[in-house]
Amino acid sequence: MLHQLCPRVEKALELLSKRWTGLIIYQLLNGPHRFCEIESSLPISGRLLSERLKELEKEGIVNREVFPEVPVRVEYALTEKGAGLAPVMKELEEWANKFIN
Amino acid sequence: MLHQLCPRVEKALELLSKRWTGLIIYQLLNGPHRFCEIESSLPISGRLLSERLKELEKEGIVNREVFPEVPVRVEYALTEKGAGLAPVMKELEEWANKFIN
DNA sequence: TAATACACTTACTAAAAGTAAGTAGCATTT
DNA sequence: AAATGCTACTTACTTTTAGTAAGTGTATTA
Repeated sequence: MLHQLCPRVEKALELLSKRWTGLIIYQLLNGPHRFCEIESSLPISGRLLSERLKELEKEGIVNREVFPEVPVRVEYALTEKGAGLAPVMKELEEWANKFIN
Repeated sequence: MLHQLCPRVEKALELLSKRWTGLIIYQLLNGPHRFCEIESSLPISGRLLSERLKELEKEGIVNREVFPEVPVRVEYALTEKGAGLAPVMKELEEWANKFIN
């Protein structure tokens, strides 16, 4: 590694370049969602969704809230850090509309 | 899959969520680079870099140009479509500077 | 009593990534 | 003439990650 790109951008891209992460965040930009809602909106398995949400929670991007109802309800919402990705997604949408298809 | 998110954004995130893809594009935003330059600027193996560059070429994001010098020189540059990702990366940089570390 | 709902886990298989060595073409060095 | 080096890859193999399917616990409803 001769020279280094911006380490913060590297870290950011490392986060977003895990499969499903971007789409989960994209979905949560529309407001909090429960586990089964995310699961059914994406072709992701429960196993991996659980894993990804834990990672995002650990990174401070997603907040997990448990409602002790029956059956239990668990909601996932973006933190301030997570919501900060909105402009990135907005630009990505614009790019996609211009260049995809 | 109950409802669907924007298919173009899904496609865009599918591209960017392959490991190294984002960083390769981020690097090429600084101008064309040859194979060994990208290889030494990222902790990526030649095997995978070769694979990623082929994918990006196929998606019309990167252009490959061979200079028949000795030893041969191969340069990779962003196409218009690839360069269109600049605003996305700019926003990502801003997010990273604000929220990473 | 059996079935259903939700949010996971666990066990297993398939695909992707990582590592290391090899190839090809040509030029310079020994 | 043979060996070495440069560049841009491939190939073979191992490890890690993702995908699939079935199971768990709790409580309600049929």
